[in-house]
Amino acid sequence: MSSRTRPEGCCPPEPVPPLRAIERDRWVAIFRALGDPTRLELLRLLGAQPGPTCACDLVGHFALGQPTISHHLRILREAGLLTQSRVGIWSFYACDPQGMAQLARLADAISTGQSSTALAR
Amino acid sequence: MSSRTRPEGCCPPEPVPPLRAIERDRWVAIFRALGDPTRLELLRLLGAQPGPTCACDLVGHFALGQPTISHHLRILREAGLLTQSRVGIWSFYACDPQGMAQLARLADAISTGQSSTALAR
DNA sequence: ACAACGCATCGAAATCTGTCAATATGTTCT
DNA sequence: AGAACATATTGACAGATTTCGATGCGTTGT
Repeated sequence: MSSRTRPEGCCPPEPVPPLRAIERDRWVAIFRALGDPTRLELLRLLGAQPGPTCACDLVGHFALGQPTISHHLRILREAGLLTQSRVGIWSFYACDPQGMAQLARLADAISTGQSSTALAR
Repeated sequence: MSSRTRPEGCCPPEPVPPLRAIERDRWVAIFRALGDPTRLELLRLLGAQPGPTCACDLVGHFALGQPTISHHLRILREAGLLTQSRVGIWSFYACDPQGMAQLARLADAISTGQSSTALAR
């Protein structure tokens, strides 16, 4: 708050209902997962595939070690953006339609200024 | 790549056109800006306002120091999500409609798996 | 002119993140 | 059973991020 007399037309902000910590953390996890060039590229790559993709093929697309890619895949999965399925030795990853839908709704609510009321789920 | 014989139905991934570094960094900056609880709350708060809001009112909504809020506002502004206008002593912040639109397009392209082709801008 | 004020910047401390090498886990082939 | 393999996990380290107190800068009021 300021103690000076405010400029004309200056009004205190509209109150905003608090966001539950669980929801907030979920949102933050989604955006943080996207806020890394390697993970964004992983999602871009997986989004262009018709089906699940083998982790070994993903590693080849980056100048990073296998454990690092595995680490990024884990973060994307834990954020709900990827699904994982295992077949024998191999691990297959694909975009999670539910997570993708949530991302779209999230971004839409924020961009339209309705993030305070919408998305109560 | 793997040297073993792949499981049946396993095909190499579709190639994806490379993303220019400038674009990629812009995307990452947007998502990283959103990947922090304080900044998400700032954007939620500003999105609910009918007009620009004084920074002094924003500081009061958080249990953080004034320099810290200023820091977060800077990151949001540099990501293109906020606009800043100054009136005398005061600094007013508001959501940037362009940045919001870009966020919506971005999330939509990713969620629909078209992030590799769309958004060439 | 001078003090008071709002905001931004700087420097430092604590914590978090991305990355790798090494190792563990579980599977398949011989 | 044992070797080879794909992936996940662990431990460690450099660099980035978040936060604060202190300070600087520009404006307003006396």
